[in-house]
Amino acid sequence: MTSVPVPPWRAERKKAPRRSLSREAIVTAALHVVDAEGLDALSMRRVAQELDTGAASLYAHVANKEELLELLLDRIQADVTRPEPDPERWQEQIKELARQGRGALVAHRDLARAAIGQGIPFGPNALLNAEAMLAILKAGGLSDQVCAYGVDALALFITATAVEESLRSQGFGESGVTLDEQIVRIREYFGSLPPEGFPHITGMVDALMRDEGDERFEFGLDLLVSGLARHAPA
Amino acid sequence: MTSVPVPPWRAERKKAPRRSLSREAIVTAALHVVDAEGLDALSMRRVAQELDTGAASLYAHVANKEELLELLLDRIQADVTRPEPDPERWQEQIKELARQGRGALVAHRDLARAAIGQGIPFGPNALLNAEAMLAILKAGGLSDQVCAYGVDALALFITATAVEESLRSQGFGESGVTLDEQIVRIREYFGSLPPEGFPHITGMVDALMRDEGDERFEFGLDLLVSGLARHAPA
DNA sequence: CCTGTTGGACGAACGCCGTTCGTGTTAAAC
DNA sequence: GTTTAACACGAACGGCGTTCGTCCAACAGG
Repeated sequence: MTSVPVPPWRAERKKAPRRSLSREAIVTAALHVVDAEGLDALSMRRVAQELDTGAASLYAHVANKEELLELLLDRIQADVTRPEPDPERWQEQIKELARQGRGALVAHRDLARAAIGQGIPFGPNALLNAEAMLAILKAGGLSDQVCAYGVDALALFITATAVEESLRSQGFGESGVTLDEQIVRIREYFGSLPPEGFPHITGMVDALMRDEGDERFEFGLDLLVSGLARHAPA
Repeated sequence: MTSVPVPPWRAERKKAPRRSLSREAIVTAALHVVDAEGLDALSMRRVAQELDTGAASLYAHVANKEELLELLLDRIQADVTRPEPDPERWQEQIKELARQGRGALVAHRDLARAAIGQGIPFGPNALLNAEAMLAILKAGGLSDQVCAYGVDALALFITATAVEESLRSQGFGESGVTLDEQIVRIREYFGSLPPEGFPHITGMVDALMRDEGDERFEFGLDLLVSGLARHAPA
């Protein structure tokens, strides 16, 4: 039986066995898409394309797009480092954790938008972070109820400011307009409002539009943390 | 020329001239859809159906769906009543305005979800409400910058808690499961976590899941307002 | 009264989307 | 070597936002 070459049009019909698909790989691919093209570009077809396959193949590993988003959000929570609670420094530790949580979100374009409207996050990393925050608040001497409401308010604030930031740094979704142009435009609009009807808005344009690094976030964060501190025993 | 009745199959080919379409009517119809079926059911086709027409007809009055959502959000802001600033009561007035803003959102199912990720609202009612908030804060003696960051933080908090509330009261988007069942389920899940890994979550289940009216919202609101008060002159 | 113009109404279609179904393929179990 | 169960995946379904071309009602000018 001499070996006969197979007809070329039959050989190599599949280049690879493609046995590589997995939850992890899918989430990683989805994160690549979000980082490269933004949340709106994240579709099942687009993720599948990233993996050289079809959209249907994803459903063997992921229930639906919503679950994929949950996995995505939990994945990025993995890179916050949780400090050992130090009762003396609980306020600064809370702030540091909040900064990291926000940083993890804004590091991935407008992914934060997916975090809103997703209910309580139950992923393993989300739970670890929540536990860490509760531990720090508790170390600060706060009551259970204040701790509970506190993490809730902080989580809300972190997510909301992350969304705001991603909108701010992405030209407000409009195309063909740079961020600076858009800001100038808004300033002009605010300035052009009738001063008799909007004395404060027109009078505070500079303060309203001010955007110096993380000042906005830090201001709100301090509001919350120092408010929580007032609930701590003297 | 005696008047001859037109053949019945020719008469009334169109029941009405349908000259009724307008921006106002479209926004009203859209609000009906959201109130009746939720934000996910709000499509251009669905709104058009509500007006006995086709989706294409809407585009003569509304640029696109995004603009329709903006109009919708501004419409519901119309029913907050803005108090005359009273420097003696500025904290309570801010809280009252915040409660109304949140109330307007949660009164329309999960419409709040559309408010996130929409940038700064520029509608007339939104501007009036922002102006009113600035006026009250200013009457409280706060600096321009504190006023500006303050309204921002308050607006973020109002929207975020409204979204949270709408999720909470709508069974977390899952179908066929009542709200109470879902809450019980979450409590069980939290309770079943390994206590050595999650001592605080497992120890605070009751505090974490507590849902007594607007306690959560009022707690966070007081955090923010009393934090702002610390920036006021003594 | 006729005619020309114009702006809104609207059916059909385009290119997306999330998801499902049926079939093909392959690697492990027997 | 054969069976079996899990995975891969093309095709299709119903729905979406939006655009295009056509149609028609109402008005303007003669």
